[in-house]
Amino acid sequence: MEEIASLIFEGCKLVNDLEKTLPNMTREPHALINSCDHISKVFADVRDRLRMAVQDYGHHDQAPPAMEVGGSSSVSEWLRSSHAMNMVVHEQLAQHQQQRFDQTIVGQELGGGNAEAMDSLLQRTRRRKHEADRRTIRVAAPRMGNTEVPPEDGYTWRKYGQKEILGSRYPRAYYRCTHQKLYNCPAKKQVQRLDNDPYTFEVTYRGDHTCTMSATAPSMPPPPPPLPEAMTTSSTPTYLAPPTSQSLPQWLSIDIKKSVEDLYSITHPTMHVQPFRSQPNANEAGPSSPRVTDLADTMFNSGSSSNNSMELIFSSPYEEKKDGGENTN
DNA sequence: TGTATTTGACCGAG
DNA sequence: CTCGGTCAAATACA
Repeated sequence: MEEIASLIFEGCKLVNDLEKTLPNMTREPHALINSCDHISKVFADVRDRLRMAVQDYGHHDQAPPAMEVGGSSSVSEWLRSSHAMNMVVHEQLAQHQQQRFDQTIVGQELGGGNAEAMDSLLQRTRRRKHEADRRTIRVAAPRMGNTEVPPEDGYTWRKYGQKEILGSRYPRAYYRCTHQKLYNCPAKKQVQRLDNDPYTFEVTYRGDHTCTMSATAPSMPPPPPPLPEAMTTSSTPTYLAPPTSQSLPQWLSIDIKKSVEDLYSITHPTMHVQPFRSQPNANEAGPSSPRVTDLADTMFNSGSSSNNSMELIFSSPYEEKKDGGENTN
């Protein structure tokens, strides 16, 4: 297990290095390719070792019932149990993005220059109460087929409104949990395409699903969606960086020490890990959390589906960008 | 016929 | 007064 942990650290370090040298490497595509190859090999190695470890664990006497031994969902379950990891992600990204927001993001959104508009936008973002319980993530829209559908996140939602938002090209859609009445579930989400990247949805979650607290609740998330759409995951009370390559390191710079500690629990059945859905503190394991696990699924399952998963993660939203023709009503 | 979506009207925080 | 968020009637769909 120590080997896996150190491999993960190594991979993250490589990514960090790449992140730092990326501006210079654009002139050296071959070095970039080599670097990417190296990183993907390291993580592929991690994946293989992890699978073996999980299989070993599956042969122990007391596998958790929900754990699918040897399958991709094992890793998923493990990561979902890594409550601490989600908390770390939330904390770090919230800080990171909050810093960025006031300084740069608004200017970029407005194309820069318009100080008045910037002020008014800032005012508006400060406006509403209960901003603290909002969690914003960005997910990639499907690039083939129906790109209009909002990203699947494992919950069932009912649309109850759509609104044109000042300064945004695309309308914002409002959803609430399908089981709002049945389970008095207060969970809501807002979905909006990014102005400068129609292939990316910004999804803001508000409230927590109470309908998942019961084992019989109908909105227990189905298995992960067929197309991994995770791009970035974050928690922020206000806004996120535009989908430039700069947003990538936000999740790469995760402090994984705690999650590596959790990793040991796989081989230590006495340290029984809680399925993340049953965490009593639903605030921290909110609906944005599954994105972390989906991202990890994507990374760790890259072997079986050729090379597309790293590609999905690293692909620039501006690639093969074409006018989606999204009408704004 | 039941359920989901659309959309104009309304509410209320700021 | 503005504008984001929600309501609810009308409409679409299975």
